[in-house]
Amino acid sequence: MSFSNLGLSEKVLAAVAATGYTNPTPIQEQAIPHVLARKDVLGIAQTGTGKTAAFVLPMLTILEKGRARARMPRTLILEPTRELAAQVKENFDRYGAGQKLNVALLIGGVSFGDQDAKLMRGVDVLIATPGRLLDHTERGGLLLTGVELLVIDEADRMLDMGFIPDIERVCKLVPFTRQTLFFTATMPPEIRRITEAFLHNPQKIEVSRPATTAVTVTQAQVPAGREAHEKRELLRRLLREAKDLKNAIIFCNRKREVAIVHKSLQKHGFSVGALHGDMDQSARTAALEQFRKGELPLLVASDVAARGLDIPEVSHVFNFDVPHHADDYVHRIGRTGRAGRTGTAISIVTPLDQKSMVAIEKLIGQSIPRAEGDYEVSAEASDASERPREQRGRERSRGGRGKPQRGRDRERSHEPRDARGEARHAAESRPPSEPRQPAESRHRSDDKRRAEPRHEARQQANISHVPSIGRPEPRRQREVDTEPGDHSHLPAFLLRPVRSPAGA
DNA sequence: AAAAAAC
Repeated sequence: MSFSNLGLSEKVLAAVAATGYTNPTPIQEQAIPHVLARKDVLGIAQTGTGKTAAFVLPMLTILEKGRARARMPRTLILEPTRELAAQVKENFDRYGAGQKLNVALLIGGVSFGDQDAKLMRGVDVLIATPGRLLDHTERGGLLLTGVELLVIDEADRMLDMGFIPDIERVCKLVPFTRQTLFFTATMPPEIRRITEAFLHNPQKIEVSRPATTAVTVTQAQVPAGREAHEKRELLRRLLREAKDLKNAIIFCNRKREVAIVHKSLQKHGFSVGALHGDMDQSARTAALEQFRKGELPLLVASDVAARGLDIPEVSHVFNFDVPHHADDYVHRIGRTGRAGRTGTAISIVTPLDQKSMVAIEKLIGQSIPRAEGDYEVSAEASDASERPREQRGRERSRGGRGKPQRGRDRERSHEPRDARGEARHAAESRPPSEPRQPAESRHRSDDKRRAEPRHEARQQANISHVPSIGRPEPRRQREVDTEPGDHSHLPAFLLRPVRSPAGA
């Protein structure tokens, strides 16, 4: 099967040929003729299956006829994250280079005015995340009554993120007679319900939906103590000892942890970027771009990077934290071993993660080999003086027990620190001159908005800088990672450049 | 246990 007999226009075929692709993937082969026949499509497919081109290519063919009117886009594509939206835009730019097509990206975190001006000039393709899209429609700068074709991408993920009410609102604003293309990786009942509401007599296309991981990915789990500093130490060791490591994504469960691990690795001389949803958009874009280009070999990320992002040739995925949901594991390690290449996925597993690992192994239908004791970093072995003050105090009060606690006992004693102790700790590390604020107001946007302008200049110069995610980092950090100056043990390409002249 | 998304 080749692209030429799917009904695509000459221009589009030329653009595809120019990129070097010759054969459509199964979802492209099945979906493209239906889209061109103006049928509704229900595509059950994950990213990495060529799903994006399955709608981009026929849309380009359809859009060759006709012209956009001011404030009335002809087609609309909804995406769950800003990065995915930007990625779809890149596809239009690539394959639509030969057409004079107006493509607009409506995502948060960037100038509203520029977007509005673009809408005014008329757009053929509007690619949006739900929040900013509705913002524009509410302000009257955008009319969806001219939308001929609507794409809802990653619907199950939108469901997870609570976007379905927004999607329903958008669907009420587009004409009933539109064509709808709906993509989802899974079919939970709520998604089934909305497909019945949104789609008319859809062509159902299902391509192999592996709840499994690619066979080309070597997986391992490495035991670790439960303390974060132990995990960071282990991570550094894993990075140094990894075989054939070209580049890697290091996943953490929390944005806070992403910032901490990023900072720690930087301090230890690693060339590393960060990506999570509380960073401002320019820093997000820059980090991803640098990682894609290979300028940064390491990226510490939240699950914002787990799904859908097209990052070719990631040699390693590290789970600094084991994900709490097994399907997130599948998505994360799906970042490596793509297109038949080999990859390695290593998970750092604490005693508390055992349950999650069992669920993961059950989902993927295979057991993940445990790396042997070489990797073990025991709690006893690490110098007590490296540990947080608070923690030492707790141990003493328990009668000097050196070993990590387990089970319920541990969880209970952990709780107060996460919930309140950390906020108190943060307040302690703040200079006495600075006014104390109630924890609530310190927590999010207030602080962030004030802090961002100050950071701007730094972000221009050093895009791997991660802005504060809302409150100052606990002092604990500075105590735990020792000997940050000595980087002689690192492979050169993992080293952070000392300071390269701009443009060189 | 979290992350994501609007100002």
